[in-house]
Amino acid sequence: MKSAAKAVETTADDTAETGSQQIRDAIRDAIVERRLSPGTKLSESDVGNLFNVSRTLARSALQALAYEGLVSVEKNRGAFVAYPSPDEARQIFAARRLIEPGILREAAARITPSQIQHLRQLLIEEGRLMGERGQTARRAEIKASGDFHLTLASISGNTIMQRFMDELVARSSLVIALYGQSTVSSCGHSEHGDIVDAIERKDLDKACQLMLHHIAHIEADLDLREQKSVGLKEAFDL
Amino acid sequence: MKSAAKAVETTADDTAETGSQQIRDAIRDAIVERRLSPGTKLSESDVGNLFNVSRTLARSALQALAYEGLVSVEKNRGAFVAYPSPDEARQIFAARRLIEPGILREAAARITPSQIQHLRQLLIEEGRLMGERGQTARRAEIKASGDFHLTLASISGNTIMQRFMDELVARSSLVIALYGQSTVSSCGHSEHGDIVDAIERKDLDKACQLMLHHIAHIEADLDLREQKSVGLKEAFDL
DNA sequence: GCGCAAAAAATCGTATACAATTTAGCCGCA
DNA sequence: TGCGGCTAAATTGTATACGATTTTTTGCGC
Repeated sequence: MKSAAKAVETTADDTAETGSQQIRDAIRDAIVERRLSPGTKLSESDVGNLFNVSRTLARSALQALAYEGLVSVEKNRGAFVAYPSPDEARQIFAARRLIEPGILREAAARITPSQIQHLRQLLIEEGRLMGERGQTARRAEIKASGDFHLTLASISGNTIMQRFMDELVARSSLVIALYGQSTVSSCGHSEHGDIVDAIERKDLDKACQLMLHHIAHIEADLDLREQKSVGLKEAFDL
Repeated sequence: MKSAAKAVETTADDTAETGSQQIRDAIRDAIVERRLSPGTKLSESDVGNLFNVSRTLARSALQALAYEGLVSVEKNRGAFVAYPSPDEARQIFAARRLIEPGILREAAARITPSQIQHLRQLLIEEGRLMGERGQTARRAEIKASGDFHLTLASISGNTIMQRFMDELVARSSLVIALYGQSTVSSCGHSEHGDIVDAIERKDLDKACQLMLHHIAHIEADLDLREQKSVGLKEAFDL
């Protein structure tokens, strides 16, 4: 046991819920890396069979993912990879604009040189993936892009905000999968670098400004027009 | 069906998980209103019997609450009402300081006169409860005090931030139960009123400043010293 | 061939049953 | 009396089973 005596242990040291936890993480990774498309049905039986566990655990994992907003469960119908509406997408990015500057300030205040080094390492890896070709590289790039924001959150030292960011970054990935236009899935890679530069110079105002622009750029690449089921005549009448 | 055609319905219209949802809400209310003390054991069987459902549903509810940070489940040991550490408490309030000004700005930008009216109504109710005596009144007051912040979040129109605030307000209640000093459980009631006033005047900077002060006041009432299990010699040597 | 109703299949919601782990009690022994 | 280890009770982790709801398919009349 690491921490010494304490009245009540608030954080479970052992990995709670080893069963559903693993499934949950596996499915979440698949969603974030866009191997699972929005709207895909995730039947409890199928998930259970896939991971060789009972439906109980599969269900538990799916419900947890539903709470994170990554899957939507409809009563008596099943679970589906979330299909965020344009309005939901706007709310996700509004939340990021609201939260990330604050996280950035906290992170910048307590960042260590070795952590800056770590961030730069991430950027190099990200850049390398951008150069490569192929789906696996693309998926790794998507994850790396999100990891930048997540790492910033972890540096801030606030585990709660970290969890909020986890959710927002994951859901952003869904939104980009649905509404993203430019082929380059990730956002401007150089913008990440600029932010790190500003952090290193301790120019917080500039860093925040860059972050807001960065988020705005990602959002600007989306086509959030209501695609009202195209339906009926317009599709053929033209 | 209310909304017309859409490719995939993202928000389930029917109440999903009627079973565990009800239990979850009931327990959460009990925690937020401090009828359940931090550290209290919540056995799956007991919870199930209490609500006349199977252990399956009880477990599901407890896991959901664990995700919200209101209960902590320890592997093979059970679920307990969360007992936030002083550090956790600081993180909760740091998160609120980070988030609430942004929510306030969003809310102020889109607030309608009738919503202002609604806020004032809440304040009146809150004041009335402050005057009353007795535990039930005290509990209602606790809830009303949180409702002010939650209502602000709902006015902001961002359901994601609303959920984040739900969690933060609930966990704040736990922290206050543990570390609060002044008998008056709720924070300065008048401060809520001042914030509404500033919103009505569209003085956003002032409103944000008041909000930050307000949160600081709540936190200032806490005694967050590490009570390192008092243990060992100090307890007896003196 | 088309539309509609009823039955069949599939899937979810909940309960119960069994296995694994932890906790508490008990007895023997120094 | 105090301590160590063993057994039994309690509690959680996981799987299976059954009932309810939804979806699909089948079959019939037109």
